Amino acid sequence: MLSERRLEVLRAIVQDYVGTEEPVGSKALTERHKLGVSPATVRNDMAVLEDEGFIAQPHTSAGRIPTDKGYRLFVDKLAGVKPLSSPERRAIQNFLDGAVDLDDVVGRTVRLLAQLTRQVAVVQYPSLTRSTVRHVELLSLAPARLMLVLITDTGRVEQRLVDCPAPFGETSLADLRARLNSRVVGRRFADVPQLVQDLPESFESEDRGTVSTVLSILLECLVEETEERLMIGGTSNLTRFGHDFPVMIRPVLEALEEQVVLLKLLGEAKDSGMTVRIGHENAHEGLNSTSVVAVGYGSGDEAVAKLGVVGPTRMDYPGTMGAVRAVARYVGQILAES
Amino acid sequence: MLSERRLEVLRAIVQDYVGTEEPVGSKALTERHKLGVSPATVRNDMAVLEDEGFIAQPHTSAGRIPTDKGYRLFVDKLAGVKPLSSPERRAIQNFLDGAVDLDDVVGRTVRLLAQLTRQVAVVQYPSLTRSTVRHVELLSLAPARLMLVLITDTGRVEQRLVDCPAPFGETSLADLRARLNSRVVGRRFADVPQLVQDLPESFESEDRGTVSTVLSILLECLVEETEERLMIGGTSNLTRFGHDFPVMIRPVLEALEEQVVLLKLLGEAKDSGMTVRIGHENAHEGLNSTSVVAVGYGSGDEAVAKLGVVGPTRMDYPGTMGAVRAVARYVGQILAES
DNA sequence: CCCTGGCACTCTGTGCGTACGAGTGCCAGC
DNA sequence: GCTGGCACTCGTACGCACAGAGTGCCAGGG
Repeated sequence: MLSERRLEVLRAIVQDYVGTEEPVGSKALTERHKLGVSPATVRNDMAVLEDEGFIAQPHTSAGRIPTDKGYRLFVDKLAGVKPLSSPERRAIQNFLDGAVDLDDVVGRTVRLLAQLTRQVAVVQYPSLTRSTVRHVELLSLAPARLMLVLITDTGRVEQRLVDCPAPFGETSLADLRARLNSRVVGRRFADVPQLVQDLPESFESEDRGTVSTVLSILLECLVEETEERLMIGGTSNLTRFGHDFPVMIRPVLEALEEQVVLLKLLGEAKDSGMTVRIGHENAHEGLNSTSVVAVGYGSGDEAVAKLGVVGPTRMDYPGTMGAVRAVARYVGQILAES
Repeated sequence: MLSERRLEVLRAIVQDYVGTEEPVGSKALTERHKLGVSPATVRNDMAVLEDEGFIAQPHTSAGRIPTDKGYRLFVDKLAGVKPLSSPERRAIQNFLDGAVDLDDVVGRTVRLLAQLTRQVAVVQYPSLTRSTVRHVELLSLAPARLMLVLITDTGRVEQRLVDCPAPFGETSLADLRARLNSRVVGRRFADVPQLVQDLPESFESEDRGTVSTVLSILLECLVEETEERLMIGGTSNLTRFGHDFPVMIRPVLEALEEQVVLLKLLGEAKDSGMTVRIGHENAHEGLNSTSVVAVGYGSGDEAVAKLGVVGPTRMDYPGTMGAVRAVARYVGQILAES
């Protein structure tokens, strides 16, 4: 176990390094923090911290920089979550309140997060797996062509064209629309398949083919939309990465382009509470020198999706965590209102 | 007017510089191209080209690199559009054919363009100004709450919640839905306002408020959706920019995040034919060291939107133009089919 | 037992002078 | 109008020395 003062030294190192972006030495530490001991003592403490793997030297006779393990300890034990100032809170609220639809909410959230944290922001669209059906609409475009529109309780709309095997009358259409809705409205996506399973049987034989087609497309639509989408922003903040960024930035940009990678990244985060993954804790190789701060958000107490930021391991954890948490909270409110 | 050989020298310089990314000297030129003259002669030609502003030296006694004006001449007079190989064509077709809806088409197009050109791809969603209404749907969610769904002929769907000033019966709803559709289906967005102008008058006075509300939200929706959206991809290709990229990449990333800037950029492109804007020809300052290759695409002969790529001025123009043109053509086909 | 001051050692970054090489510009000759 | 030759310019690479920052270790004191 590390003594109180050694932890204090680690905290000071992290804070200074995050601020200056340069390895921090014993002398500078004692000057900038009231540790109450001499540089020599700090040197001894640093030696111990290095043995334990919390800090490292880029090369002999340079200052120390925190390792991933050091940041981990810092986040877990040494740093709180820095709450936002009230002007900041007001700004968030004002900015988000202007949103007109779901796309807009997500878009604004991304920009907001990117601006507040000065890092790359990632916001997942509210998940449809936990969503329910608000309405299913069927429109006749041509005698044997329908349009299927699915509306979810999170305000998302999906549509598909349906080519019918046989012409489908307006009466049958109204009938199908009514029965379909009476069965699935308010239900969860996952429950829909069994709820509509026997629907074709109750139709005239000539319409059964079409009904089946419509249902299969509806189910396909549900499955496909369960694949979650997300929006990212603030990539220009990657240029803040540091001096050696040409080599760092490439894999990060590549990872950010792969929605799959990002979804997995957010998926790895805990469902409740804030998750911080530091450096090599991230499964994806290209993100080994970044940290991800993620948190779930939702309209009720249940998280329907996640959002977060990606930045250099050398980031202001308390501030970032504060911003992420606050934004998630407000977005939840906005979603609940609409 | 420049002699034939001088133009040939310029072409050789551009080609070599694009390939090697290094200033090219007279000796290297004669070795790599069959110009049929000695380095000394080339030097004289280069001096002329420099006087005319087509090439420049980064510093005395270095090779020459093309200026924006040089690239312009190259694109206008010296380079054709390099057609894609047939495997490439097949790959494009296969890749785009798998698309399921409009979002998917645009998404695939962006990825395709980015991959083919190894540059940043920008694809504008089909514009709604020239679009027509395919269907308007009204759904009753609660006694005084409706959902308005607008479907366009390009397959786009927009929805809005409507809070009614007074409860609105199912009969009135069906009535409004029918009348609305009979008036606007198949019409262009721009024509809709006058077509529905007198609609409230034909309703009972108790319903007029609601009808007006619905109409105003519909119009608002039309206007808002006329603001065009776009998708970008391949930002990791920015890392190919060159050695001095830390300073270059920042403003480009920033510009790419501003949809407004990009829309203006594409908007500046000619409506028909391919547009190439080189370096300082771009109005936006951050893009002064990039070139933009853009072209319109559409389901018919009329362009409904534009797509293109953004890359360093030092890019392979013939190849890039070929890829952009081919992709635009195929996307047009796909849109026409659906 | 822990802290402190001192000291030797090890790096890195920087400035400087030199040598080298690539490339140009110009000129005289064909 | 093209060519070969030659002097000149610069930017880059290299070697070297030096200052500065930082460490590790040790002996002494509370």
